[in-house]
This record gives sequence, C-alpha cells and structure tokens, in this order.
Amino acid sequence: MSWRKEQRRAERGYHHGNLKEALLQAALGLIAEKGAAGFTFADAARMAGVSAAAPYRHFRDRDELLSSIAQRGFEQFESRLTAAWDDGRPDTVTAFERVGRAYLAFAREEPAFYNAMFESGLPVDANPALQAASERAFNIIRAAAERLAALAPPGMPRPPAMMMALHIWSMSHGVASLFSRGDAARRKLPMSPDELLEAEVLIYLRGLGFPTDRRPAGKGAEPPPVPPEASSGSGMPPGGAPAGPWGKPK
Amino acid sequence: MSWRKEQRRAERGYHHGNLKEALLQAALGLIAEKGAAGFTFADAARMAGVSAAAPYRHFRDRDELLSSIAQRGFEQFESRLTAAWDDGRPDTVTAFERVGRAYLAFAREEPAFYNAMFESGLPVDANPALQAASERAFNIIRAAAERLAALAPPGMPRPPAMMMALHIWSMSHGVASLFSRGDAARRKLPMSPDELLEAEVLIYLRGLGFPTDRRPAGKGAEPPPVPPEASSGSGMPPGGAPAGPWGKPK
DNA sequence: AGCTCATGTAAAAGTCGTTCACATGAGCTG
DNA sequence: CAGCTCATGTGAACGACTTTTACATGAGCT
Repeated sequence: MSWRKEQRRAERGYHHGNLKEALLQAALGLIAEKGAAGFTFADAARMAGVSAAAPYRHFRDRDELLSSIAQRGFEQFESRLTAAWDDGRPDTVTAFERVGRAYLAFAREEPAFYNAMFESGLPVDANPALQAASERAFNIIRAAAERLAALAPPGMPRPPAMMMALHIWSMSHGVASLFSRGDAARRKLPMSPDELLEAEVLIYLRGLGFPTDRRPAGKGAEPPPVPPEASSGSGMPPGGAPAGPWGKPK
Repeated sequence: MSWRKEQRRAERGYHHGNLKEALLQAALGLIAEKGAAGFTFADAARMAGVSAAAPYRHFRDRDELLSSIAQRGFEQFESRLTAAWDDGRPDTVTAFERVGRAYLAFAREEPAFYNAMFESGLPVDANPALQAASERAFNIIRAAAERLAALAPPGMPRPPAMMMALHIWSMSHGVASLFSRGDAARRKLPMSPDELLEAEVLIYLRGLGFPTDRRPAGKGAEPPPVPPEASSGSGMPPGGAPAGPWGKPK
C-alpha cells in the first residue's frame, strides 16, 4: 500500500533537510502548470514527499508561500531588467527597447513567477517586502525613462519621466497579459507579441518627439557594436524601418 | 437554531423560483468583495438561501457559474464600449478617447465582471461562447481604430487598424490592471489612471501622425457641441493642451 | 385528482487548509 | 559518549468546500 511513502522516507530519513527550497520549487512547477489559483499547499507537500502539515514549519500559510515566490519573482525580474537595460548601452533607445523585450521574455519564460507576481490576486501592497521588491523592479524602468527623457529633442517639451515609465510599464504589462501568455496567446495576431510591443513603444516614443530610427540625435557617439542580447527573441527587423515602426504599410 | 433557514423556506416555499438569477447576483457580489479566487459556490448558495447542492441544478459546476458571469460581463462591456464610441460622434478622436475612458470606467465600476473576464484565470478561449462575446467587445475597438486609421493625414503611411486596436487594448488593459484596481491602485501616481491612459493614447496617436488637439484636420465639419459624457471622470483639461498631452511640462 | 419532471434537500465521499499533540533525530554540552 | 534540546516532521482531527446520489416537493399539465 504505502511502501512508496516508506521508500521515500528511507531514502531521505525522517528529516527532509531542504524542505523549504523543495516546497518553493514544487510550488513553482505547480503554478506554472495550473496557475496560482489551482496550486495547492497539499500538492506541494506531496510532491516534496512530506506530510500535509510539514509545510507549516516553513510558511505561516499558503499565502506566505505564494508571497515568497512573488518576492523571488520580483528579484529575478529586477535582475533581468537590469541586465537588459545595461545602463543604456549601446544607446538609450536600443537599450530601452531591450527592456521591453526582457519584460515579455520574463512573462513568457517564467509564467509561474509572473503569475504569482501579477495574476494571483495577492495583495502586494499589504506586504512591505513585496512592495519594496516590486518598487525596485519598477525603478529600472523609471531610470531608463529618466535617461530617455533627458534626450528629448530641443524643440519638444521634456516629458515627465515618471509618466513615461508608467506608460511603458502599462504597455508591457498589457501586451504580456493579453497576448503573451495562457489562452489569449492563441488569438490570431497579425504580429508576434514582441513585435506588437516594439511597434507600440516606438510609436509612443515618436509621439513624444523622439527620433525612432535608432541612435538618437543628441549626445556624443557611443560604442557601436551591439553586445550579445540577453534574450534571443523572435528576431527584429535589423535596421530602422523607413516607413513606420510597423512592417510595410500595405 | 436553524429557525432562520426554516423562516427563509417559509417565506419563499420549497422552490426558489428564480435561483439561477439569484446565484448570479450573489456571485457577482462575492466576487466584487473577495475576488474570483475567493468566491465560493457554497457561499453563493447560502446567500440565496438554498442548500449547497441546489446550484448544481443550474450550473454544471463552479466554473460554469464563473463563465456565465464572464459572458454577461463581456456583453455589458460591449454595450458600454458601443455607447462610448457612439459611432464616432462628435468626431473620431473625441469618441476614441471616450472609448478609452469607458474601458477604465468599466474596470472600476464593475470589478466583479472585470475580474471574472480578465483576472479569474478562466480559459476564455476554451469556451466558444465566451470567446465570441470577447471578440464582439474587441470589435468595437477594432471598428473605432479602423475609422481612425482612415483619417491618417496625407503625409503619413496608413497604420494597420488591427495593430492600432491591439495597441489601444493593451494600453487600456495595462492601465486598468496595474493602476485602476485593487491594491496597486494605492500606488502613489503623479496622475489619475484616466489621465494616465488619456495621455498615453494621445501620445501614441501623435506618434502615428494624428493631430491630437481635438477635431482632426480632414473630413467635413461635425456637430460641435459635445454631448454629455457617459462617465464623469476626474475631469480632463477642456481644450487642447498647448505643450503636450500631459499637464504642464514642469 | 393524479402525474411528471424540474427544482430543491440531506447525506456522504473526497479534498484542502490549518492546528495540535506527539515523534524523531541533528547538533550541542558536559 | 550519554543526554538534552529544539527544529523539523507525523498523524489525527476539525471545519469548509466541491460534487454526487438518492430522495422530497410541488407547479403545471392532463
């Protein structure tokens, strides 16, 4: 009957030794499969080979496990965005777009994290640590927007960086939640989510008066060679599009 | 002890008479309060004054109740967007912005519907009826984008309407989910979600080459008086902003 | 009046989340 | 090394929820 459990026990002894981490990993897998709503504390325990009560030695309750995952998610998110931004190299606009792609790549490649962070209904603002982590991630976008705003062409009024950051965030989040994940991803789109977001951001930047065919006007020359991209997306048009940010205008 | 239940029974007899509707209403209230994840089939039954098994005479399971709500949500959403669009009156750009505000207003005023539709993890594309309803709602945005695209100024290449529609949708959804609801709404923003979205859309449209200080160039004159707005938002700047779509540039 | 079937009920099985008293054994202390 | 301690894990139990099943009720038709 229960020789399976006995065997498990035999293999690892009464004490698991690394249960907290095992639970986090198990939960991550389960959330990726069935979403944060479908994920079960008992399931995670089973998967780790311990009783249903064991997890309570490491997490106050199910929500705390979820929060821990969201926390980690925000940290990884931040580090990904930081890498993508790469302090604005080789030029601000290019780096800025790379951040947008990194956002989508994260949502696509780490569905469990993204789910826990943004789609689990978890009250982020009720948890100071979580809120701080979320803030830190957002600050990357904010910093990038700041740099971009500083490049505003002479004729145009300088847009508020905070507003730009919020706009970019909402575009990224909107594209990610609507088109880049789950079932809505199956909707037949005229272009990939990556291209959709890139076009959206480019049009937006142009609306602010930024030249959008790479390498903005101001400032001294920056190192021209493009470093290896962190995420290998679906491939973007290499040069600047002559007509518009989207493909051929029919 | 259970005279309460007996009394209920006495008031309405063995048969409820309108249980399906009562359950939908109860669920709507519960979802608005605690989110789709927290909503419970048993709770809805209790609220309607029937046993926990009764709902199964009207819905295959909990998910079907949720789907029904989402379905209704999409229908109301569609009719709201339709009203806001008002076939492009008094002019295309004004009507277009009204659609954006209607999107936010719906998310704010009908949190239960919005939650069921977009945040419940419900597999919309697995349910043909739901998918169709969602499609119909999106088609309003699509139609509006189509009309807008047709107004593209002579110099600019005509943007694909479908792409524009997807962009607008993602902006609206992004702003709504990030800033216009739940806990994230508490984040201290430099402007209201409505203003944020309006600025975002205006900048975007300007990026496409549209004149954004009301009343676009082309076409014959349309009736000038602005009809009463469907949603009384937080108040927009009345005329065209001289500097930019956002407020004063510092 | 009597039938029938949609609609409601109680009871029961299975799952979860959570708590509690108790078991185990890793690591320290003498 | 004996013994102690405390972090970590167990099993049993409670209440809530979902869903199924057999049975009850009564509204509407004949």
